[in-house]
Amino acid sequence: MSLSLEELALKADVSKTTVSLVLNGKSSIYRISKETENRILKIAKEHNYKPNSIARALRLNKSLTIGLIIPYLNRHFGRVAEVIEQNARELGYQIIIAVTQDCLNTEHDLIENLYERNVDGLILATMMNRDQFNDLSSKIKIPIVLVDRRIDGDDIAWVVSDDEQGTYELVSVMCQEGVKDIYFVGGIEKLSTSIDRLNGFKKALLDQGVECNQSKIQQIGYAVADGYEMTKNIIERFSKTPEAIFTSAITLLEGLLQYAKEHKPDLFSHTRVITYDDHPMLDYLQPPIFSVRQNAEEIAKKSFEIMHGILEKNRSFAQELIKPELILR
Amino acid sequence: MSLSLEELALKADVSKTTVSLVLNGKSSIYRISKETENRILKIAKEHNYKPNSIARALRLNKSLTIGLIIPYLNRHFGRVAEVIEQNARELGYQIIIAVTQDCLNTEHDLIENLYERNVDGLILATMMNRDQFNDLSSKIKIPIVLVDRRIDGDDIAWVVSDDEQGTYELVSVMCQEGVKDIYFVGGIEKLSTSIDRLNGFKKALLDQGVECNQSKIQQIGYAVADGYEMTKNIIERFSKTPEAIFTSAITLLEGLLQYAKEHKPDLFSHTRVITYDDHPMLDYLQPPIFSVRQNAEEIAKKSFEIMHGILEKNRSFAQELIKPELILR
DNA sequence: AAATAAGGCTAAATCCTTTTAGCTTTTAAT
DNA sequence: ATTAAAAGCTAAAAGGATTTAGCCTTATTT
Repeated sequence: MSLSLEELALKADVSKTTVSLVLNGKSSIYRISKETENRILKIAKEHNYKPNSIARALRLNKSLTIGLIIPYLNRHFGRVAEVIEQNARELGYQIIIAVTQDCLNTEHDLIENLYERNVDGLILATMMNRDQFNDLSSKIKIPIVLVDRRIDGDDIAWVVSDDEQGTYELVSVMCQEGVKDIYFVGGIEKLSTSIDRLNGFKKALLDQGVECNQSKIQQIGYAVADGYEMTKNIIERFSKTPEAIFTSAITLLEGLLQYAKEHKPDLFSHTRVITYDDHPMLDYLQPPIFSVRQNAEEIAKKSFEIMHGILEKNRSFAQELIKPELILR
Repeated sequence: MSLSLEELALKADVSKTTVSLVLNGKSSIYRISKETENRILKIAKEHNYKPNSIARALRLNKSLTIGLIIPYLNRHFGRVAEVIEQNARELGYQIIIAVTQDCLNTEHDLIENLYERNVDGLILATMMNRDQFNDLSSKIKIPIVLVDRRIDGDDIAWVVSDDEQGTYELVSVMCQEGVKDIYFVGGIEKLSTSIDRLNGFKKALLDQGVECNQSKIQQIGYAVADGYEMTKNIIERFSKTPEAIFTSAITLLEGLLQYAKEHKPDLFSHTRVITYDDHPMLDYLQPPIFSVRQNAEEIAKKSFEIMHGILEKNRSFAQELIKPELILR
């Protein structure tokens, strides 16, 4: 590693205090002469001095490190992570990533782990409910910004896609095309993504005067296998082929496609399929699948922005609903 | 944060040295009595003591942190990162992630940055050539494991997919089906992925007695737009529609699909398309696209294993070629 | 001429752990 | 009754930065 403050001090023939003050831009406050200042700056530059970040973190109790805890590094979260990392880097922060695989216990372990490892803040796609979150907040004294999944609460910072609105708009389009018999293939019931998407779904039906039957709503989970299962249920339980199916995540669409390929190759000739989440490959599928594209970049940008505001600008929490985009093919 | 060693020592009525020794399992070496040991362990447990990782890192000059530098957090690298993180976590390491966007300068900056931030090792999907890598190695005194892209050299640790073999097998299958006129849509020319895939391509043609014309080989880059461009060139430059096109990455396939959709909707009726990299959505495309699936999990596992071996087991570098899987649809 | 102010810098404490060298007391050996 | 060995523990240094309180010298004021 590079030189230490002490070694620089030796070369500049001053104390390490002086070197530190100069390098931290406090020369004038501490009346270090211009001459001494320049000498130190020159020597520091010559030796490409970089303060030891660990020693700094210990002294300042600030590691310039943010923990990012997400369920998977899939397309969506991968993009979110990528953009958070870029934004963070520009402001001198590092991102430590950890994946929960949508397991609540793992999530708890990871939070504790990262907290103990002295991250300055946590950006979190959580599975916790409000009580669990409050419990956590009381133990953990660093800022937390929820991403992608929100928890209601006046003092909780979050950035999520406007799931309700996105779903509302997409489902409305279907209804306006005359569809009256539409199924909801949902994810993990208690998550805000599920709740909001389902609300958007119901609201669209209501506003379009389409009856909403509870039996047409299923929520097992967000895995591909769950999508397969729910599609199977829909196809096998009901004698009538559905007019439309809404999958509330791209993984669930994958499950649907898999089921269709294996057991119902003619699904698309009777049934319209629409989905939350977009994917470029959808452009090349027949027939066209309408989708809602989440703005991962904006979600990422805002969530780090809020974190940074809290950490360095004394801002308090904030909440952001990011507008998704309808993709009609 | 939790208690410090000193506070524990106070409660246990011993010195912090004793507490540290006990908690680090050195009681017997330093003849701490069973009684004292148990008392300390009990108190530590009651207060859920966790050593301050920053102080530890400073003292031991070991941060238990690995830097992972990759071009993007796309499907492939996302999965690699995810599995590396899980493996690392089990052994007490954290992963700091950074993305280069396939920019060499960014890569250099990131390496320097992470090095200064005291990571214990670097796992790197590099754009460097051998000279650049050697330069780097001489400056940086932590282990480096290359992932996904290798650099030849007897003392360089890497884990990559067997790009040559995978391509060879896939292209051979095409030839065995009678295809004689096949185009290579390649990526960044100097990367090992490109070199190895192109070698596999050429070798397959040679072994199958198919003429390999240099004009059928293009290498612009790995972006979707590059795939679009190369497809355009192939379609527009040659009067005869190609019998087959091999895209050497999924992004390039996307570019091809996009071009076809916009300008050549009947492409698939004349032309077979095969690709390096697999994607589940390919199962649902018509016609079937054969592919080579990289074993991201194994790549990830091995690369961390090698890193860990170097860091903790005094092992030296190692090189691993991971077998990919042919997916014939 | 004495008191005060300004200029220029630094010693030492602090953050928390780990580890080396060694101190004190008790027990065993000669 | 010495000496040597064993048992049980600890003071202090080290790792590298930041920051507080303050020292010494020179210049200015009264």
